[in-house]
Amino acid sequence: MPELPEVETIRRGLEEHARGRRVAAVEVRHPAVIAGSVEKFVGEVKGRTLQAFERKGKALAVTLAASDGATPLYLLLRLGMTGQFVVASSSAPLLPHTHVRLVLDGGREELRFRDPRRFGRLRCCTRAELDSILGRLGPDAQQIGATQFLATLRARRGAIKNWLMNQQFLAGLGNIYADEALFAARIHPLTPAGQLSMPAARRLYRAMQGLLARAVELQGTSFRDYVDIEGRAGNFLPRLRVYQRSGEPCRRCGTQIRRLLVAGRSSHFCPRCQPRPRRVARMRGPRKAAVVAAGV
DNA sequence: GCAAGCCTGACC
DNA sequence: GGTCAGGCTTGC
Repeated sequence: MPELPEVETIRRGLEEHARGRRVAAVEVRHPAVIAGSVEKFVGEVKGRTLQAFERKGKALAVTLAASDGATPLYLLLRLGMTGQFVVASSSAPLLPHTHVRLVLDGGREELRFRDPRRFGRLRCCTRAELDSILGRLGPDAQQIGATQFLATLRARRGAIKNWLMNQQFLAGLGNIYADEALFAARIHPLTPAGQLSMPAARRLYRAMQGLLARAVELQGTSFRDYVDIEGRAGNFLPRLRVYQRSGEPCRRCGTQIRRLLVAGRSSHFCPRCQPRPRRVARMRGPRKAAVVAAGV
């Protein structure tokens, strides 16, 4: 699942392989992955030059320069759950679920968007539209300062796990890195965000920063589908401590990792290293998280 | 049936 | 306005 480290790896790969190259042709093989009109998308992207690559959270925006010096447009990429963006030889066979091809100048290479689940989206937009979309995201998880992190955390009621994954507050973490950050900080996923002690909140901030930096260095986690721009898997998988390890021993204390449902999303944690907070937030009605599986 | 990002909409 | 359930999607 592409989260911040994976998207950053793709951004760097695009800088290396696609910067300054012109889009000679666009083929949309599955219209559902294009936000808005496909005809408009093709017309706007074709002929423009891939100039700059910026990232906020899991969103990747490519500046599309016009050859006549007209105002640039922006290609916004969201990879969803299983999205892949790779550079390929145009003669290489198309893998199934290849939904969009951007043929690069010369026609020998192309960028391909693949996405079996089709949760990902490509959108061509103006700077104003891009700013509006990125503006709905909270600060990037690698950019946010400790002060802002601590301040926004304090005002929240819900579980810290939800807060970490809510892109409105903090952009970039998905299930993998949220679980891993909580483990590294020794915080139970159901701890109400606003009830974290100051030392715990600081631990979480530091754990998150260290985790993201290391994961970017190792080119991300390939749990299932993720590959970088050259089709290579990331190297962070062996560093995972809790994600999808329920039933296996905690690498720190040997206790079995457990799985909880928090707002419908699975959360993996070590019950010993991440003890339940003493004061649990009052949860109304059916909002209680249920232990769905201990072990296996 | 479960996985998960993201959007919509309902609820309080 | 904050919070969360539901739905989309398909390979395992």
